[in-house]
Amino acid sequence: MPKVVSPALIQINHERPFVVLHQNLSSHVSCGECKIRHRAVCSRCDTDELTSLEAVKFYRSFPAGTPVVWSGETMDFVASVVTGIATLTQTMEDGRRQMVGLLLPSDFVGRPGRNQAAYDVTAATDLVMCCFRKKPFEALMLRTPHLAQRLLEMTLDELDAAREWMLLLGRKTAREKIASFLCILARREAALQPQKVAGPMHVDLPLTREEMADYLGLTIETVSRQISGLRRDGVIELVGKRGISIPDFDALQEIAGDDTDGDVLS
Amino acid sequence: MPKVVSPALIQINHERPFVVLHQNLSSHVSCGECKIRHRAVCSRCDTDELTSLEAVKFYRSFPAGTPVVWSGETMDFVASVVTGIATLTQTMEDGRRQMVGLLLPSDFVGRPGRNQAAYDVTAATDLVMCCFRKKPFEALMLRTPHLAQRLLEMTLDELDAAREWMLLLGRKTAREKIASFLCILARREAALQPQKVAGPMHVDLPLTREEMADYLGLTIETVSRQISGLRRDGVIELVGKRGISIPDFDALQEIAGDDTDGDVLS
DNA sequence: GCGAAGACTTGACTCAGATCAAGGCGCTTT
DNA sequence: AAAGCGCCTTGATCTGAGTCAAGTCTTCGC
Repeated sequence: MPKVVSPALIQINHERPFVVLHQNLSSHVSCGECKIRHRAVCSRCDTDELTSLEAVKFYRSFPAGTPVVWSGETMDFVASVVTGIATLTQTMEDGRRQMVGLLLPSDFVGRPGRNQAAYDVTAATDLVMCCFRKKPFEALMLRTPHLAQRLLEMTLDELDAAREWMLLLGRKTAREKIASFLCILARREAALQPQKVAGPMHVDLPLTREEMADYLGLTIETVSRQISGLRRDGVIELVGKRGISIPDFDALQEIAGDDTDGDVLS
Repeated sequence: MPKVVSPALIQINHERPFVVLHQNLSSHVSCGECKIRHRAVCSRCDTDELTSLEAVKFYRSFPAGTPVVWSGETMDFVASVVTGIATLTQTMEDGRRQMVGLLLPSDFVGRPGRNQAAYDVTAATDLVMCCFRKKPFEALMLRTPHLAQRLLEMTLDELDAAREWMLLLGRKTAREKIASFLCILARREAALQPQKVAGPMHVDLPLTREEMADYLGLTIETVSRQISGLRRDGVIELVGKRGISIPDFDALQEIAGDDTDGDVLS
């Protein structure tokens, strides 16, 4: 269930996706204090460059479940996810859907030099994005190698992630898919609180079963059954519907079938 | 459980890549006359920048079937494919394989800022690559925005292709997968000889059935059966083992299940 | 010319995951 | 309190693609 939504977010317009502009936020949050400052596209920028960015930036919030853009729609901004999670999905005419990206805080949305969105972008949780008007952002990219360099790095990382995902989609069993997904979430959780090394790990699923199914190339029933299966085998424990605790991470990783050849570091 | 490859096949990993250096070629082919000049990483470079690149470049040839690098190996160069086709594949411990990239002339291999290869790179056909020593190339990237810009653009294209492929791997049927693959090859073929618009198209399969299977997330038997099925239904005709002609491209595209909403241009 | 090996095809059978169907649980609404 | 709705689970059945097992056709070395 969506967490408490601030009153500003609740107003609804029936025609357009309900988008609320946060002019206030935009003037309040300076890039220097931004929580994603050191990981986002802007991470390499110096103070001058930030100032230029700040001139073309604005914030937008989307309640959980809301569309950000539809595939094919013109998109006059690019953006960084500040808080929350967004999904990229592709849909076939007959309705089959495949998620092709999961955007976490600091991840980048949109492609400089392209006017139409290539995928459906949806807020999986309540979402705040730091948007840059597209035209000026593109101009800035040309003048600011730091921006382009960082974007290249992030894009290469995404490409690696996409290729990892191709292995999962093409060759892994349903059980391995679920285990892989949980491993990824757990690793991310662990990265945020690095002091904790041993003991059971805990993960909060940010996606519904249906979204997980779309991500993993499965049906919702199979996702449900495999999660039940892992629980029955003692590999995971359910904490409510959306919480999962992992007593033995190595066991889970083993099931995921990941090449673990000493990638302890990195 | 998924099929396991015999130890004998995995053993091959221990041999060294069979690499032939073409010092002669390297001095003969000047960037100005290079056939991939206008599409590769270097396409935006001016004459001065080309000269710097030329100083750190060398050619390598690989016969069909030869490894270029193994995943995890240190890789002290990055490269563009000049002629031929290379594949990027990931392999699980038990031998399951998934192709994650198909590199055609002008495509780029290797990641600046990374020392180990992330995937197995293999020459699918006889292959010539234009290699750049990694260290100096990286240095050049910092000084030469044109290089970084083009690489970003190419990486974004690859990311799009990877995401398209995720839809295929996660949601398409075997028949759709084969049809999609043929469509992609046919479109590429068509792009090379743009004058020809109507009439049956012809495609030469650059991959073995096994490589196609690895690409499509199928088994070799299923690939074979689906190709036979398409032939039986008159959608394609076989010309020898590796040649395919397509009397009605739209019909094939229909079977591929691609969203065709007027992407005639683009 | 002949055997062997590699690439491909085809058939019979199996099974993992999809599909169809029926609930359960925790809410919000009335 | 009841009814309705999302979201999730579980069971029964079906099926598309995998697996196993023969083949054929070509090429290549001797």
